[in-house]
Amino acid sequence: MPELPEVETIRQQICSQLCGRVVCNAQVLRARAVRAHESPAVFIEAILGRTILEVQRRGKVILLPLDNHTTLLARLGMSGQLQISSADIPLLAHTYVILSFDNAAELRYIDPRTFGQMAVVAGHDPYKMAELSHYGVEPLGDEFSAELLARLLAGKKALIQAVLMDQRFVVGIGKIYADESCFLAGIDPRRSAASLNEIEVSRLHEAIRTVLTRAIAARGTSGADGAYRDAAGSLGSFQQQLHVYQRAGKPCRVCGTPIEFRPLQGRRMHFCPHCQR
DNA sequence: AATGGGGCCTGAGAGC
DNA sequence: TGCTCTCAGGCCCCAT
Repeated sequence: MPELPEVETIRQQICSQLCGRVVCNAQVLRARAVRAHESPAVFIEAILGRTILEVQRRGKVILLPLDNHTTLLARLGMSGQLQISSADIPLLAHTYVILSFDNAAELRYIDPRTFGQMAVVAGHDPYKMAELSHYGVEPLGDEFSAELLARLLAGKKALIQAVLMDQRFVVGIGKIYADESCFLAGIDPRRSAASLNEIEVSRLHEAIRTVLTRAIAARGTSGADGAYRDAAGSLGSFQQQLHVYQRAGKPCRVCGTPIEFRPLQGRRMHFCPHCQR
């Protein structure tokens, strides 16, 4: 499932291919993929003939600002992929949106579970868009400090894992990187957010940035159920560095204790019972 | 206001 | 072999 590192990998790949390109054809093969619009025709009308100015990311969302002060948003949800392809390559199953460009390339949106979607929205500034108005801080940005994380966690009874995954506070973190960040910080993810002391918050802050940075360098995680592929159709490699996520029952890479996988309050979390307190 | 739970959706894998 | 069931989980909506 694409989280910040996967989306950032895709952003970097499609940026060089799409910046300055004109959308000369658009097809919607499944209406649900553009469900924010009244109909696929409305989406196509909004995108056709537009030039893509750049390729940005906010949290787990890819933004393609267009030349008429609108922006094409792509949310990948659970199983979404964006691939750059030449027109003569056969479509993958579950390809639901195809944008063709003036250089014969295509941007294809593929999404078996259709939790994701594409939409054209007003404006260029992601921090002013109604669609993203509830989004919190970018964890790799300068604004994300240990002090800010402490304020976000303060007074919250919810589990740490739940707060980290809540896009209203910190964006871009899902199950993989919430579990991995807690491991690296040595913190039991079953604790409440408010229970962390200053030193633990500082460790967690550092861990989040380290895990996300390493995962981007590894071009994302393609887990066991991971349909995740990058814009060229290649797998990521961060699954080789995972410590806890999807490693239930396997020995901890640090201490050898079997990794636990437990449901708690409707959430399932992976952790090392020895390394995380 | 904060929190919890349900629904969306389909493919993979388990169990019979 | 082939069916049914369960699980995966981001995000939105609603209830408490």
